[in-house]
Order: sequence, then structure tokens, then C-alpha cells
Amino acid sequence: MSGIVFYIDPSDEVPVYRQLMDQIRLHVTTGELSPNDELPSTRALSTELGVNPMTVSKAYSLLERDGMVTRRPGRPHVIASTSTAQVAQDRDTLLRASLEPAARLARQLDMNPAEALALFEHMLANGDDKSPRRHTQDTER
Amino acid sequence: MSGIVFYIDPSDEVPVYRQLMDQIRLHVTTGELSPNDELPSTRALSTELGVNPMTVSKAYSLLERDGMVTRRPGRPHVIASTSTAQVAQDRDTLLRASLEPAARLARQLDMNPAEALALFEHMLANGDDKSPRRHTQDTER
DNA sequence: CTCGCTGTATTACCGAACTAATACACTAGG
DNA sequence: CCTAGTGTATTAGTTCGGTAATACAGCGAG
Repeated sequence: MSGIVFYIDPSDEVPVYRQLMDQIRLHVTTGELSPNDELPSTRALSTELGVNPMTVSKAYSLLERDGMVTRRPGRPHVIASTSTAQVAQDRDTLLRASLEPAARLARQLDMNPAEALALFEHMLANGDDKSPRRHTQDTER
Repeated sequence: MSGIVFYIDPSDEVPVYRQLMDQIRLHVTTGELSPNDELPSTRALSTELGVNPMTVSKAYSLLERDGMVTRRPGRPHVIASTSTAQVAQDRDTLLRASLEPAARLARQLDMNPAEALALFEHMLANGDDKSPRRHTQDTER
């Protein structure tokens, strides 16, 4: 059975269908979901989350496009047998994509690479705590 | 006089007012714009760029909120005398903000920090070229 | 004081993205 | 078959961010 639980925040700026995709991908990387595991039906999950089945369907469809899940007409989706490979490749691709804007910014600002790396290293280590010594002023957006 | 030239791309997904902000900030960091330098009038610049004066005004206003420029009623904006400090502080704040999602992702994926750092270092070094040795398959968005 | 410049508050418009409603197609079990 | 489950194509509705139009307010040289 799939006792997977999803948490979504409708008020988040990240659209629901993407929150879902992210969580499913994450569950695969952590091994909570394995190849051939069934995903919740669109209706069941949509009810649980309080959204429309199409929203769930959209997430599933996009994941299928990425080769992460497999579609079976009339039957629930399952985690693709190739998902593991997908994830491995994704880890790199995803991180690179995520890092790209930062790298561009750093270069644009002509920052010292060592300094930038040090900052990133620090953030990797203790991600939750606020910062080393810096007043963070912003009520940004 | 201010022979500063701005290049914007209306078809870019980044909104015009933000493109403007970025370029002004950048010009300050590179020294092309110094404290007390006058910025182009909203009308002049808007005409040159083919956009509405309000769009330019929006960029200026947001930069003022950040303490990057100073507003003078009835007169053009000028680069704030504190802009240099702003930039220094910004460099750190901006990079941190930009790096934050990547750090979270890396931790979420339980990636090896060293690996992540290596990737970032590589990206900092040669930002333009494609990649070190990795099949990049994606027609993403 | 007036003209020509500056900026912008307010309002309206537009388009794209996200979500929802509806109706239809497939599958398996009884 | 028939039913109760599955997914989804199509269409419509809503929201929100960005941009534009308009009209108004401050400054300074003449």
C-alpha cells in the first residue's frame, strides 16, 4: 500500500501541481517510493488535498513527460522502472539549474569565487539557522 | 552627463522594470555610475526604451526603497551617496538569496556537499560553456 | 508667474498561468 | 454486460503581475 502523505500549501507562490511534482521526485530520491509503486488516484489525492483532480493529473502528466512515472490507461500511475536513473541524472541537472542564477550573479558582481564558495559551503552545512553575522533586512515581496 | 545606455529585452521573461534595476545596480558595482550621478529622466529613458514612464519610475522607486538611489521631488533621481555601502551589503545579501534555493535543494537531495561545491566552483569558473561532462537532455520550458 | 522640465499616484487594461467543471474513454471484477 | 474505479481532453473561470493612460504635484530658469 502507499501510505504516502503529501503536504501542499495553496497560499504558496509555487503552484500546487509543482509542489506535488517536487514531493514525488523527492520521495523517489529518498526511497520512500520505489519503481512500480502505485501512486494515489487523482481523485483520491485531489479530495485529500482539496483541489481539482485535474491539478493532480497535471502533475502526473508532467512527471510522465520526464520519465519519472508511467501511465497506464484506466489504471493508476506507477513509479517508472527507470525512475532511479532519472533521479540520478536529475540530481545533477536540478542542482545545476538551481545554481545557475547564483553563478551568473556572482560573476556579474565580479565577486571573489572563494568568497562565494565559502558562503555556499556555510549554507550547505547549516541550512536552517539564519546567518553567520549579517543583518537581514527585508520584507521582500 | 550620463551617457549610460540600457539594453532591455521586452520578450524576456524577466520584467522590464527588473531588467532596469539589475543594470543600474550593476553599473554602480562596476563604477560606471557613481554617487550623485544623475539618472536619465523617466520620460527620456522610457522613450528610448519604448516603454511607459511608469515602468521606469517603478524601477527607480524600488531602487530607492533599497537605498540605491535618492529621490528629489521635481528633479531627476541620483545615485545615493550610500550606494557603495549598499552594493557591498547587497552583494552578500543578493548572493545569499540567490544561493538559498540551491542549498535547500542540495540538502533535500542529500547530496554530497563536496560534490555540490565542486559543481558550483566549476560554474563560477567557466560560466558560459555548457558543462564538464554530463549529458544534458532537456527541452525544459 | 509661467513654462518646461522633473516624478508619480491612481486607475485601468491585458495576458499568461493556475485551477476548476464537465464529459468522455479505458480497465478489471462481478 | 455492467459497474465502479481509473485518467484526462476540452473548455471555462479566476487571479495576479506587468504595463500603460491619465492627471496631478514639485522645482528652477527666464
